[in-house]
Parts: sequence; C-alpha cells; structure tokens
Amino acid sequence: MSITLPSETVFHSIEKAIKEYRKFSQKNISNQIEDLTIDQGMVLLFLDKHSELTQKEIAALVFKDNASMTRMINLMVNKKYLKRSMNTIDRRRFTIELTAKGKEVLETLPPIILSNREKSLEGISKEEMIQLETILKKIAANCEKSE
Amino acid sequence: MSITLPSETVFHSIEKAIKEYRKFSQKNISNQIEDLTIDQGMVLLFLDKHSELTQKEIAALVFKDNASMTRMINLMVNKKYLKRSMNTIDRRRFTIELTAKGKEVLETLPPIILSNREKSLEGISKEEMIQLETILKKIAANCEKSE
DNA sequence: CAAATATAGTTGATGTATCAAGCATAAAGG
DNA sequence: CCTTTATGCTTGATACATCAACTATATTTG
Repeated sequence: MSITLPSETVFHSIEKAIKEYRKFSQKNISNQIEDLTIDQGMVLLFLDKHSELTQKEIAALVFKDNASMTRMINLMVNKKYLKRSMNTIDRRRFTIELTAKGKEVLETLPPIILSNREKSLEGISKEEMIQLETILKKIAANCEKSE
Repeated sequence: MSITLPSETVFHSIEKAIKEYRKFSQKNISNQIEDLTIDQGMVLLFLDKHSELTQKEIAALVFKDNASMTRMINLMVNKKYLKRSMNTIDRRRFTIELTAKGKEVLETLPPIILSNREKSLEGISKEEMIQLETILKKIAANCEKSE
C-alpha cells in the first residue's frame, strides 16, 4: 500500500512549527532568566491572572497530566517561585501563590514572550492568523469527536 | 505588564491540534496493532521507502535526537520489527532493515494512518491545507532563522 | 602520511512524562 | 445520617527524552 511519508504531511509541519517555536522561545528565555522553562513560565502567567486555578486546571492549560503538574509545582516551590498552602474551603485543594521571586520573574518574562510571539509570527497577516486558528481548531475537533 | 495568556494564542492551538491528532492516531493504531507507538510506526514507514537512511536521518524525520533514536531502534530490534547489521562501506554506520514482522505491520498500518489523516482533516479544503502549510512553514522559518 | 577534525552511533546521568494505585476530602443518594 | 461515588492531589514504577562524554571510524589538511 502506497502512502505519503509522514514528513510530507501537514502534521509534520505542525509538529515542526511548534517545536521550533518552543526551542526559539526557550533560548530567549534562558538568555535572560536563570533556570526557568517555558512551561514553568506559562504556569506563572496563568497563576498571576487566575490565582484560584487548581493544579488540575493548570495542567490542562499547559497540556500535562495531574501527576506531572504535582511534580512541576513541587519543583517551582523548591525553586521559590511558588508557595503552596491549604485551601480552607475545600481541603482537597491547594491554594497556589506566587512568591516575591515569582512576581519578580513576571517583570522580566512578559516582554520576552511578547517578543518571541511577534518575531515568530512576522510576515503573517491578521487574516492568515484567523485562517490558521480556524483550521487548527477543526483538526483538534475532528480528532476529539471520535473519542 | 499585560500579556495575552498562552491559552489564547495560536501556539496553544497548534499544540492542541498536534496533541489531539497524536492521541487519536495512537488510539486507532493500538486498536489493531499490539504494542506499536506512532513514532515506531513512522520509523517503519520511512525505512520501507528509504532503506539507506542513517539513524541520525531517521531521528531528524521524527524530531528526536540521536540518543533517543539509538534506544528506539534497540527497542524495535528487541521487538523483532527491525534488524541491524554493519554497513560494509562506512563502518561507523548501521544498515537497518525491516524483518518479516516489520513488513507484516506494513500491511496493516498504512490504511490506519490514511484513515487517521482523512478523518482528522475532514471538512478542510484543499486551499485551506495549502494556507495552513504555508503559514506553519513561515512560523518555523521565523524561529529557525534567529539561531 | 600523520595529526586534526568530523561524523555515526552509544552510554550514563539526569530530568520529565505517564499510568495505575492510593489517600483524603467532598458531594450525592438511599 | 451513612454509604457510595466523585474529586483533587500524591506516589511509585516505568518509560522516554536530553545532554554531555565517549568510542570507533572516516575525512581533511598541512
């Protein structure tokens, strides 16, 4: 049976785009911030805007599972970016807060991320962006619906 | 500094699309083939068409590093999908061949993959596909050039 | 040709991801 | 109420990824 090789499909291009973006982005973050991964940076951004998020919700936002998120947050607590405390209303949950160090990173990080996004999307029109979003969402929806 | 949350960006959509596709694809493969990952399947497809590929070249095609590829091929040799033998012309290299079992998988796998691609791209026009490819390649190129 | 450099691949250390099982708490249903 | 079920999170086992250091062979170059 003849089949187009994976490297010739759009899935290859999708994977390539996101991997290159991640590499590029990580490099620019590491240039200015010691010891912070993209994913950790994203967690900081989310918690800054939505302090009430559960670990599970954060996990979903950065495409990880609960176990990974537990370990990731432990790490970030050890590195003094986050503080974890018991939630008094629902004692199964934790309240996760940014520390001073975490807040400090949020001074430096956003400009870097904005610049990463800008540079990586250079030469792509508003209309193309909409098309891109639309098509990608169709693909995700197609894959999800058959579950 | 105010910044659009990562979950609202196109990068989130890219990541979501490829992750859903992978999950969907793996599920359909696992339904019919015991103990084969998408990546292993792709390696089989590549080797079938290009038997002369080096481990390094295969690694690049599936976005892995050399060390991962060494281990992945070891695994596939242990599972009897592949056979590794010394390359007589360049003795640093290996010649990697499909075994009978590997070839057998190639009877079953391509139709599954074709169906996965078709279903996940349902409702997306030829023109949209071209747009998608074009934009994704721009993003990858933008990220790569700053290296 | 010998020394320097490049290439293909492996290995060990370490980090991260994933799954299944488990614990504690909360919510729902008889 | 009290049992059952659901939820939030953690842990251990295991797999996989990544980096740097290494071996072996090939190629280049003075």
